[in-house]
Amino acid sequence: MAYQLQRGTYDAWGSDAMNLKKLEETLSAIASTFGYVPIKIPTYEQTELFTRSVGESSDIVSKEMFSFMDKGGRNITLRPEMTAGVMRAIVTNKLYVNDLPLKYFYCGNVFRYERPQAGRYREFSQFGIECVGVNSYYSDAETIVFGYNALLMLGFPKIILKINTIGDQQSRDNYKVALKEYFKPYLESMCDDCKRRYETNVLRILDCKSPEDQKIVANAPKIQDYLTDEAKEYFQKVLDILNEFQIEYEIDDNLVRGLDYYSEVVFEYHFISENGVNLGALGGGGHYDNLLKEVGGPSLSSVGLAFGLERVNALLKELDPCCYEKPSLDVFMVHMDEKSKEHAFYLASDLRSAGFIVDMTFENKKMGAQFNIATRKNASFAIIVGEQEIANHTYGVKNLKTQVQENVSYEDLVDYLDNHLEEEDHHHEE
RNA sequence: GCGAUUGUGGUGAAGUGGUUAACACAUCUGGCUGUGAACCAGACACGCGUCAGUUCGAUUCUGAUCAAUCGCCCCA
Repeated sequence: MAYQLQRGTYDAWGSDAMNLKKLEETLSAIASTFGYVPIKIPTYEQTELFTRSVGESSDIVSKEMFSFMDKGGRNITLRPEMTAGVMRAIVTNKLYVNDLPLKYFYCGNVFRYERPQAGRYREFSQFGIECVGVNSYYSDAETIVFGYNALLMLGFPKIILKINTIGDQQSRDNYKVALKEYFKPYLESMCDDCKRRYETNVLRILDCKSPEDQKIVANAPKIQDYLTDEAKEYFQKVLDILNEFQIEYEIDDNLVRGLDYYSEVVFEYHFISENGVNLGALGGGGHYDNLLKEVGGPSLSSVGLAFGLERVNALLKELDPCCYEKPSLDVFMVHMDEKSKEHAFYLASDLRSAGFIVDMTFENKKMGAQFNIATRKNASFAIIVGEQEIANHTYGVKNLKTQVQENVSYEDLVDYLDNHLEEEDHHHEE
């Protein structure tokens, strides 16, 4: 009886795992250049943190959380996103007493109980940044630029940047009043969810799936008509900076994002491959004013974004399968008998100490079979160890790509490999 | 949450209400006991997603369930 892979989860190994890891490293390095430092937070928090911050009425909280009671009777939820946890950590550790803004980057797995499809998992990885404690359109623009450039640096030829503003508090209060007024006469005929949303968060009625309600929604007032002058100007300033960087964007009125804590500027990055593969948003984020206060800290404006690593990885793989890293070895040891196996074992150890990636088989296989393994493991060199080699302290070193084999003495081995591996790297770069 | 399609080995896949579930690739073994090819001879599904039903008998029929893929929605 085999255990099943749980729905919406995946295993990754070898090449895929390598590239996922490399993605994290690259993004971390880029974030560092903006002055971001790492933060590590728990995988689970008390449920209320998410219901309060992400919002009762959001899709994530209302139907996508992995929540459970622990043995101590605590109501626990596996993080559906990272921002709330970061805010909690800032409050818990009173990090806001430090110089503002706080700039943290994180990478970790998050959980959402959704129906899986291409590029959508129930457990997936997010890399993100949060810049907390600054209310400046420069900060918003910097965050957007970071995300945009990071994707280009990773190898995307171009990125579709969707951007919108949902206004400041004042704008949204005005808008909500207008919406309530608009929906009031229709409310009787609308679905039960919407009746509830009318009270909890009118904005969510705009997302209603019921076809009848959508007809009503179609003519509802738009946020754009209720923006304060300040909100409009703020948004325009951000757009000006993007223009300055010659970053293309499209303003998308429907982009509101599914988390309740956003205000002002929100954005998403998309990419559609040549083959038409569209995994949805590669990442997204926005500005948020009330979140830190909401979880018990001071009132500080912030901005953040997150990428979905699996989606980024999948598209990069499709873009350029050649550049996609594969596991490889510098050297594979080939031996002939018990004696040479032992010799190869210790020689491998010496070479590893010198920094080479070395592997071998401990099974008694014919040389041909060992060469096959070497090729499969993507080894650059095979070092042949046999009776003669042991006697002469000289090994047959075969370049598996050029087929050239030379005899190299034990003393020269490290230099020989160094030189020739370097050469290969140059070839790769060219 | 809604709709559609699919489910046979490590992989790609054919097939049938009833003795050994084609074929190909990969892998392993031997022919070749110091060099990856080719060739030849072998091996490789305790079994056709899972559970139940129909049947003398089911991988093949029916139902349920699970899962995957695609579209919608949402997003990462």
